[in-house]
Amino acid sequence: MAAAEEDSLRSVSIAFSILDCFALTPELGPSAVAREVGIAKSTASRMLAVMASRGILERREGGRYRLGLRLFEYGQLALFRLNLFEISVPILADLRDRVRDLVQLGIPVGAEILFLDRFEAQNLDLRFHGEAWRRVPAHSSSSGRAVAAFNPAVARTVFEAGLIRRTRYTVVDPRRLSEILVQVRERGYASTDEELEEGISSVAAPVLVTDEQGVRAVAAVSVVGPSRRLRRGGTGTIGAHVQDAAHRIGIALSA
Amino acid sequence: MAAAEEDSLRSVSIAFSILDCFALTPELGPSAVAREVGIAKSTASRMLAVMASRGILERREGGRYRLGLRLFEYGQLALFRLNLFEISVPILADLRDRVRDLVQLGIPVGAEILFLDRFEAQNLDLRFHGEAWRRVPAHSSSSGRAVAAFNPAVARTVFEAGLIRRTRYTVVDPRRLSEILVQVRERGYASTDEELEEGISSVAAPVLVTDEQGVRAVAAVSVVGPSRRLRRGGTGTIGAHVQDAAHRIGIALSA
DNA sequence: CGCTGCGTTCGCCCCTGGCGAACGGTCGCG
DNA sequence: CGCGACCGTTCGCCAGGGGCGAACGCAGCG
Repeated sequence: MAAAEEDSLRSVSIAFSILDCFALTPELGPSAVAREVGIAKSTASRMLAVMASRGILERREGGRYRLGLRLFEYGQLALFRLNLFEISVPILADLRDRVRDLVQLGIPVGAEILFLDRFEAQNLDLRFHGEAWRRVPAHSSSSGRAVAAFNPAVARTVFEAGLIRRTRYTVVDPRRLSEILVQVRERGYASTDEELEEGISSVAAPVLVTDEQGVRAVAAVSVVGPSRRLRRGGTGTIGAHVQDAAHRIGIALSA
Repeated sequence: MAAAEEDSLRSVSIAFSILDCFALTPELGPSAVAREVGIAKSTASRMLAVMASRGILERREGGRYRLGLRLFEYGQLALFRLNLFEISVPILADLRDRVRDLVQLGIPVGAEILFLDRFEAQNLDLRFHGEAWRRVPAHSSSSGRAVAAFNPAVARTVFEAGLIRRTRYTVVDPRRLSEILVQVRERGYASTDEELEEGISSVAAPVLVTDEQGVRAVAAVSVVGPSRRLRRGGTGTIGAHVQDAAHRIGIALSA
């Protein structure tokens, strides 16, 4: 993972490499960072101090650091500036009209999926409205699988968090989940069948983006509905629609 | 706004100052950045290129740049690592039990408030469930006002976006909103009365954080309910509860 | 009690990173 | 049309900043 770095603007590259370290470990001190990035301990110490003074990192007891609030704010700003909502709203509304079920846009937050937006069809069961989750475990949701299959960092977090059982259908065996993720990569979309809640199924596709770091999923589009109806409609057809919507959002994001 | 910068680790400080530039303007080129930060145009050009190569920024047509997806991902990571949910869930659940109404946690995204989590009381009207907003205009929501009152950058965005009318009670006069924000700062909490939807009122308090940059709001806790019930309960009492919850989250965030 | 690890501090010396100038392109106005 | 103003990019230079290593003080542990 390390090495092969363009080292123009050395210190700037180092700074962001340091940020990347915190993707894997919540809290780090200068020594660990120095080891990880391949710089002198003293340099790491200085770097961390500067970044902490800007709120990018947060200094904790004992000279260790963690990601700071400023980063969280930058994220909100980026979310806004990338026009994620403006881009996705018409696409998701269109998808909802096609599948006539609940459509959601979710992003990974740790080992959970946080739903940012939701589009409800007219003919939905009322019981859905009552049980309106904001966050769900990634391993037992189609959105989570869609993202994890195309984002190693997320997958790692999911496996590390552990696969807790939600229903008797929930996949809790890591090996089994790995196989599922392989299938997801092959098919291009993910699904769950009563794994989060009995009687409820879902289909999701990853929103993929491409940049210098490669291709990875940053979000997912999902369709949720009663297992009976989703099965009747055929997850294949829905899968295609969901995939199309997610793909279009990905394209627009990078435009 | 500029100047008075600690200039140890010059280039790193510059890099993050550049990021700050994009808080105000969506898209910038080297010249503009150089002017803003006070560096040479060539330096800005190089910096932007490096940051773009890391996905922090995104290069657009014509050598201009905007915030990149990587920043969005860092934000998600920070959200996770700051334990915002773990911290807020018990506090919000407690608040819900006190006020026995809908409790929400929201963050600013541009001129809108995005609700991250929601806690519903048992005795809620069913109509609420149907109309479950994810995002609302900041100017006509109590959460938006709570954040804007304690975060100049957000306030700026809100005023620039324009105050669109939602109901006949919506405050659409910028001057009037300014006065309201002053009141919010004085009282410590914000409220709206049928401004987003007729018959619905809300009370919100800012989640404040303190660091080297000063004090500012990064989120808001709000209580929403039928205007009748909220008025009966007295917004003052609810305000105190909401303020307390928001305060506790803020404290825990910086712990 | 030593040993190992941590985080911090200091001084040095080299190299990188910031600067200014020059270049090519584009736009808009006279 | 052509000039000028502005843009983004590139180049070479030179100095001072920054990364390094060593030394320090401190915990934790065997």
